[in-house]
Order: sequence, then structure tokens, then C-alpha cells
Amino acid sequence: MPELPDVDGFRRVLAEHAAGREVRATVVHDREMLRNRSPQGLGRALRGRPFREPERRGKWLFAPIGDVVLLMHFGMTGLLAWERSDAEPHRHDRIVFRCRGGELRYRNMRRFGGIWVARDEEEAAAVTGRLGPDAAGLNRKAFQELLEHRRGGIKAALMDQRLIAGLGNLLVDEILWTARVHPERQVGSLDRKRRDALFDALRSTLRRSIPTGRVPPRRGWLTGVRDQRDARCPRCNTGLRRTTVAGRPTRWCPRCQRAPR
DNA sequence: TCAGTTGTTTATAT
DNA sequence: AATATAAACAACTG
Repeated sequence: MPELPDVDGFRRVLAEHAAGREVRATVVHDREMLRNRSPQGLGRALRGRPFREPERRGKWLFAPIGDVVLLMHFGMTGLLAWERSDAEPHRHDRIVFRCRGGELRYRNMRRFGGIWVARDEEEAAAVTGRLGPDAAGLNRKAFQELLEHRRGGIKAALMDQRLIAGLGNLLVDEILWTARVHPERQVGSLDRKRRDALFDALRSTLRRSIPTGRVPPRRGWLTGVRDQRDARCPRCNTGLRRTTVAGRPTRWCPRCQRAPR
């Protein structure tokens, strides 16, 4: 699930249900997912303290509580759920924050990502690494500026969290398809018009994904057909290609997204 | 049995 | 210093 829109949905879960509530107990079902504290250390830092307003930075969720910030990353299959205290435990619930009237559950099937504790911004930065500006707050000028100084392939550039934070494989394929840019195009070969089209696609894709809490697999979107066996382009009905670009499985339309020269 | 999967890190090469 | 590529991590699903 987790790219920027998904993580923003998890932020809303925390903000709407857990913020302002005291943590009564923490339950660590999977020690390895708690990356830089012991289960006891987590309990000591959190017990009796209320969650405050969470913040999303790229694909990271920052959850301040007490004197620390919880840093959550969701890998490819993580999520955050608010559930009643008596709800059935889920097989992939890894870390649970029990509050009065419900509990926040960090669930993660594949176990990439995890939860870190940071005492200040410096410790947080050491965990997240350097992040570029958040994709959701980027303006056209800043976007153009970033691409000015970038070499190499456009797909790799858009997915690089140090350049722009928050875009993942699905979003980038959707954005490239919307802007009619071939995923292997070199950044330097894109003219102003193409870069503007990329920015427009980035903004419109995010605007419609964030409220949904995911890249919506709706009709008319690449994401709506990308997993089909003989997927066709929703715009021109040409058979989609599947290739590997920047190390990731990539879907694109050979007619809408012309190959680089 | 085997390929494929929404993310990152590491090693290695260019 | 940047960028590219492959493999590894893990746990499934089809």
C-alpha cells in the first residue's frame, strides 16, 4: 500500500483516533519491527502519555508523544489501523498501542520498514536519511529547479526520496503515463513543456489520491489496469508494456509514451 | 514449483 | 559526487 497517499491516510487514522489519547500499554508482538528500542524501553517512553498531532514527511509518519517522536515506515505492506480493544487480533499486527476506548495497530505483512524512536530532529534525520521536499507541497518552480540539476532517467529521479519525498512505483508510473513521458527518458532530454506536463500530472494524481488514501485503481487510470494480464491503455487501448525500469516493475503505453531516441 | 509484488539498503560498477 | 544495477530483506499470492 504505502506511498504518499497511503501514509497520509495512516496519518489521518492517528490524528482522528489516537491524538489526544494516552497510551496505557504497548504490545510488541514482533521485536524486530521495533528497530532501536527494547519493548520495555518503548513502554517506558510512551506509557501514560498522549499522542500529539502526527506529521507525514514523504513516506514517513512522525508521531510525537511524550519526549520522543515515533518514526513509522510501512515498507510495501504496512498500515495503521484503529480498532476496538476487543477486536480480533490480526495475524500481521506487529506493534500495538493500547489506549482507552481502542488501540492503534501497526500491521505489516512483509515486515519491511518498522518503528523507530527518536529524541530529537537529529536522531530522526539519522533514521530517515536526507529527504527531498514533500511531493504534496511542491510548487512548479521548485519542481523545475530540482529537475534542472538532475541527470539520468526520469523514473529513477521521481522515485528518489532524496530528490522528492513521497513518490513510489505506482504513483510514478501513473504520473509518467498521464504526462505521456516514457519511463526511460533522460531528464535532460525533456523540454520545458514535458516537464510542465509532469508537474501537472504529479499534482493532479496526488490531488485525487490523497483523499482516497491510495492510488485509486479507478477506470481511466493506469493503476486501474496495471495488474491485469493483458492490460490495455485506458486512453488508446494499445496493449501496455511491462518492463523493468530503475529496478522496478513498470507499466507503460508504447503509443502514448514514445520511446526515447 | 516459480514468478511477481505499492520500499529501502548495500555492494559494486560506471 | 552522482548515477546505475543487482541482490537482499520477508511473506505472501496466483
